[in-house]
Amino acid sequence: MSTTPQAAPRRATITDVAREAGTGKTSISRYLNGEMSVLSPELRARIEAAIARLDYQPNQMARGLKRGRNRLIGMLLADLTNPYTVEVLQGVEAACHALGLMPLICHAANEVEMERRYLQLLTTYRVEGVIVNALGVREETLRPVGGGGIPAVLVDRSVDGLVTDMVGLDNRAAAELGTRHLLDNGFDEIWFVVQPFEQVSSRQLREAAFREAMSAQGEQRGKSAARGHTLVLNLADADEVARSLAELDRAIDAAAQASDAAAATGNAARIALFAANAPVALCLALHLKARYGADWQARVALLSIDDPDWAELTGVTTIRQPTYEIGYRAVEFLHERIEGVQTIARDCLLPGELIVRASTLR
Amino acid sequence: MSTTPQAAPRRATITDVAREAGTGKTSISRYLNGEMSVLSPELRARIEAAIARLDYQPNQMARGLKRGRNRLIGMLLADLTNPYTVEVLQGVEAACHALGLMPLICHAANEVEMERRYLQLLTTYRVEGVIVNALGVREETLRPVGGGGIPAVLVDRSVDGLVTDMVGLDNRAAAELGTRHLLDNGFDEIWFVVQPFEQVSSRQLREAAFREAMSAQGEQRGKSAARGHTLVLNLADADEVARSLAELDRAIDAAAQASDAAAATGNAARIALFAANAPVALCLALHLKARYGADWQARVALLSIDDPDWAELTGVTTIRQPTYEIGYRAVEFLHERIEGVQTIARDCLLPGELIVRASTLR
DNA sequence: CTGTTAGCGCCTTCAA
DNA sequence: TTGAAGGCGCTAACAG
Repeated sequence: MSTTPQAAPRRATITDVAREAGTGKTSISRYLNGEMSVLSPELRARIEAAIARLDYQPNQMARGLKRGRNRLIGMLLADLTNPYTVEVLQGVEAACHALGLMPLICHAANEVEMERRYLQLLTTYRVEGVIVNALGVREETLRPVGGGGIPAVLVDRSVDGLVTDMVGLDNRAAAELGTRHLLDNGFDEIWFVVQPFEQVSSRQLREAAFREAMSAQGEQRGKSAARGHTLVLNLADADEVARSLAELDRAIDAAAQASDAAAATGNAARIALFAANAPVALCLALHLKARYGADWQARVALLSIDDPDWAELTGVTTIRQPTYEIGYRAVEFLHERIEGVQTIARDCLLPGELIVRASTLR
Repeated sequence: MSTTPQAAPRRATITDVAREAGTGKTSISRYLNGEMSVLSPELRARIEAAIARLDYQPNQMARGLKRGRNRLIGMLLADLTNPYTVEVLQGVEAACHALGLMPLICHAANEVEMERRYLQLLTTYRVEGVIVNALGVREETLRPVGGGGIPAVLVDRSVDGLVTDMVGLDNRAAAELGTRHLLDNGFDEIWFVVQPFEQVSSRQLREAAFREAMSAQGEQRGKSAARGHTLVLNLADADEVARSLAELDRAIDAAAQASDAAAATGNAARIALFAANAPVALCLALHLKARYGADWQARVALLSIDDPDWAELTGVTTIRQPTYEIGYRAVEFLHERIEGVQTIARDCLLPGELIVRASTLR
């Protein structure tokens, strides 16, 4: 049955409790702050009873105003659409809970302007610190943070000119690990596919490490060196995506022809795609499936940084990031800063884990 | 180069601005609240300048304390692991932004105790309302909310005894839509697979609607009626999952045998799985893939409520929920309540959309 | 051990 | 048009 939800009656305040318990506000405050040693058992009992009777709950805002700290931290997210973000968020949540912090979540939805506005808003709520999964771009936007402003820790990527703690994947090692895996499995042609990376440090590092690993391959391999390419996939622009995918298609077709030709000599060319993160991998997989059918993996191998749930289902090899831990550590770092720790800015690089699946094995 | 991030200097207060502008706090306050008509252009200019010089930002907490409203709302999430939750969250985020609200996100991670604690915590921050994607369970936990407490709106599921607005999928229609689709495509045996549903209204409704649709099938079909089964999959307990899946396996094998036998008569039995939500569907898909290999869809059809990103990739038919809108509407409802709207508790049931893919077609 | 007092940063009468 | 004073709910000296 539906009845009318009613407006909440005014909540009890510390004054109410004091009156109810027949004492002063100070004693109530002491009780709330656990200073039991300075409260007679008798008074204490009265207070307890009064609190229970009034269902009293101290007002965090008022406490915060007085103490100058409200246990609020901001969490600025670039893109909730990315499973990476959600996983990090879980770590953040857990750590906050453990440390008695309360996260204010803001989703910039890939818009720089939003990022700026939210940062300002957070500042207005006097959060004690912020964890920022920045859009990248320039320091400009993040002015209120780090350095002279609120303590901050960056997640996944660093921002030029911003001196703060940062925690994320060891991108160099991860990209190298993936490239090596592909090389070791005899692929002749490897395409590293990544979103525009001028602005985003983690993408830059991954791409650079990929190229280096390709250059360094020579020694290990008996046969001729595998070719490496970098393809930029701008997921924000459907036309650009289409163009990039077309380029990829041509390469795949060419490899297939070469492969057919070489098949006679038992030396078929093999092509692999190395996706810089899950959104890219998903885009690639969807395209390949549309183009080559359910059996697309027989034609192209796919390896991805990030380990979305569909990877296991489709047998795609991945490099899993310790996302939960990244979020957790970020909060720990921030907490230390809030407590006044004064070390130099720290970088915490966590290793990725290669999860080999059918896709990259033959 | 790493230097030491420094502690933030104290932020300017309204008093600082007043002094800097050579006026009283009252005028500053008026300026902040847009009461421009009562400020001489001259004073106004001075204030503007002072604010800029001091980089002043009003303290929301203090304003909140005074006004009795802080524009904060709580968002209680049962399970961030479920893509549904994240999608709803995006709608919530967007609506909050549009309405000038700030969401405090809390993740109960499927633990009732957490749900209780967070609700209490939110109350302590004096949020003006809460949006609850409840774990289900009983009203007990949600006491501080609805009725006499903070305005609340429920998402996805309602809770017995709690009188509040609620917004979610039209479960009955969705389950019926799915069942009909399966029936229309000639499946002889349909298993509805769902997590324990005694406590969760949405699951209950889906299951009930499935059974009803199965009962009501007779008239439409020329051939003998398809059989319907309900299988409970308790994802929280690995052993139970194993048992349930084993039961399913037996059914699938039996159907296969019958199918072989009937093949001669050109009348093979066909079996379909109807997953009540994405987590269930994922569990099923992973299991089937492990058991029957990449080609598992040739043996069993899968239909799922929820449309995770891997559905398109694997060709699984789904019923997509308008998740973003659900989140958005929830905030709108809540906002109305906060503004004092006093109607009876409303239910907003949004329709799901059937997305037919290869899985359920032959 | 306990209560009184003075603010935290802001808004809101009420006078000027 | 402007400002002074009081108070939101709480904490932190400072007395008693």
